[in-house]
Amino acid sequence: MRPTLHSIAERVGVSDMAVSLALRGKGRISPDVRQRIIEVAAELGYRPNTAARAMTSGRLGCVALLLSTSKQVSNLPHLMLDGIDDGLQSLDYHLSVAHLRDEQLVDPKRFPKLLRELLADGVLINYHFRVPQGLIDTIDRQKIPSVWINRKQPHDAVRPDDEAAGRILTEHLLAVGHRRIAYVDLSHVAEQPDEHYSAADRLQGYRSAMQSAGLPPRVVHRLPEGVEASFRRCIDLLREPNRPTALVCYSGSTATTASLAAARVGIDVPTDLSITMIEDRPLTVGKPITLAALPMNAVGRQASEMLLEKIRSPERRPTVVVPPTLRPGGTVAPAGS
Amino acid sequence: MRPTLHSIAERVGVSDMAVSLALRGKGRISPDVRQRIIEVAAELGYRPNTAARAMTSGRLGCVALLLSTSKQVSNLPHLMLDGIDDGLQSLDYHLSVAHLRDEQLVDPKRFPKLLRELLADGVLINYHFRVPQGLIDTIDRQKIPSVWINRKQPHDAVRPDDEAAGRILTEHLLAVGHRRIAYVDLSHVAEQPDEHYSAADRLQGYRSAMQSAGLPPRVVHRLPEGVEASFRRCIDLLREPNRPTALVCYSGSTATTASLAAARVGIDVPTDLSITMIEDRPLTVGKPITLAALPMNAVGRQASEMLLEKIRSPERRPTVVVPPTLRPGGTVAPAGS
DNA sequence: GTGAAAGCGCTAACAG
DNA sequence: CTGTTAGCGCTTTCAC
Repeated sequence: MRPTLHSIAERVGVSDMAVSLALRGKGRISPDVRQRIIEVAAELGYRPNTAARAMTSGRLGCVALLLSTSKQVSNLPHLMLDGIDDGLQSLDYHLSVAHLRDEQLVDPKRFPKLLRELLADGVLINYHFRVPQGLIDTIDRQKIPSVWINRKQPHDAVRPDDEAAGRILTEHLLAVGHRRIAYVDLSHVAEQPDEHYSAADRLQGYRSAMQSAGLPPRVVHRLPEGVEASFRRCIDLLREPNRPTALVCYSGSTATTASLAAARVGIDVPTDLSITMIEDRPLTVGKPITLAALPMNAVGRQASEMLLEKIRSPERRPTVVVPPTLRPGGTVAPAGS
Repeated sequence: MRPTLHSIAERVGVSDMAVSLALRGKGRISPDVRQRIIEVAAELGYRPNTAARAMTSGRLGCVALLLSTSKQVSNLPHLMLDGIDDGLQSLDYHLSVAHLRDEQLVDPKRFPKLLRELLADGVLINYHFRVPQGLIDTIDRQKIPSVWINRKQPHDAVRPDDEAAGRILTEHLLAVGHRRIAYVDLSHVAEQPDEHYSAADRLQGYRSAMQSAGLPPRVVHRLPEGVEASFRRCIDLLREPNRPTALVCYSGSTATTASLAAARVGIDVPTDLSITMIEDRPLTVGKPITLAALPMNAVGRQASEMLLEKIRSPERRPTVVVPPTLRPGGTVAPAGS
């Protein structure tokens, strides 16, 4: 049998109450008795029963993170998990995670336990897009405090500033003298209706920086024909007589493909071509790629902090947009060097 | 106030017990009463209180997943999370996740809640290597049922078969006529003492396949000087007069670098060079890379199933090693084609 | 300072 | 089939 408050109390010869208070550092317990209680607790390997505690306090001390099974729809950066955990630790909350299949959200009986039972005080939702209506309805109906991550809405969300990410890379390239800067996104087909907002926002950041500099934008998207066609498209771009001298890439995978295309065409990075990307962490393809780092750790932390506040007082909070950081790597050189 | 069993009972005009039984589908409740109870429960948005249920049943219905904050030490593939979740759903368990900093494991007071309090019936531990002694001691002392993921030990662990992964790729290349096959690992420095076992195992799989074919192995590791030096090393390899015609790469990032090196040297993939890699999911660099897919989904599922068994009867279980799958991509061609 | 009593929401074990 | 009783481990309230 696991030790309980009572087993400690018996052993020390005090009431259960005294033990409860001593272990929580509350009440006025004489220092020596408290010391003794703590010793015995350690000796017995006592761990407070979260369930019992939750029952009396009415607070479960748990926050749930909802993800889609589709990595496309909700990917889970390590950094973000870290940030969430950090935010929760301040109030001694812990995190439960559930992966939902869309089909599960149609029938309440097949809901995941997190939604079917009372087991979290609040929910973090990391669905970026194609959010199933069933999920939204359920969250609304249950009136669980919730915060959305990576979703563009005015209230109760935390997301990185994707537009700023596109902008600062473009401005960085402009600052070192580049003029023919292209934007490349090999993850999305142009104008695809239900793409993630980041596709539009990063591009918009690039566009606005180019416009401010009075330069014409040049944009390459993934072709509907597929990845290999897109790769060839990329090679063609770099073979043009007036080819760009610098690229802003939507993501690490695009930057990787672009690097490969440059190598294939015989163009040296960064001497003949500068490459930059938007990502949440550094990536090295031959050289470490210069990036606008999406602050996913901060996004996670702020989301969990916002949620903890909402659990205390559930009114709406304005959405928080966290700025990215420019992290120079080895893939940018001044123009014409 | 949230609805409880009692609120439903009042509304329907039966006892709390009847409601409890009806909702759990136990006991003998007349069909119409049960129907009515279910209706009212839905109407009120009733959700059973997990904490209360845990208290009476003595089963928390929760499994914890422990990770290091260092991605190096414990990375969390999406696929694995999915697999774990699937395994747990069969018994209606849910998953809590905690990221631990090594420093946290020195002082019991700074332990994460998952270890300090009683809140999971068992633990999955995804520390691959450099496992802090404090963690091992704590798990032992608390006698929590536990299963290790990705760790090489005879008992109570689940891991992919890394050796087989190296072997099947080599055999695949041999089968299409390659003879000069090199093994490239740009993630690890040769002979680094505390590297993950997968580094040694994948290499060993390659070696044994080469040996069986009576061919000399050729191995390239990351240089201690850094990534860029390693990249140049890779280029040198491909410029040798008797350069390999095929590569087995330790991971996706190594395969990416190798592809880049090939492009730089002007070697076409797969016509002049076949590239294969070991990864948990497909990766496209120009072309989809042929891979030995590590079955992380199955690893997660089996680990959670083993843990659920151990929760029921806690004796040791022999470690499960899950075989990888060969997934042909577009980066392998017959030798001399 | 300490102890006794009540109750959180639920379930198991009875007796009706 | 239903209702009553008791108790899970803990915390809060209120006397001592």
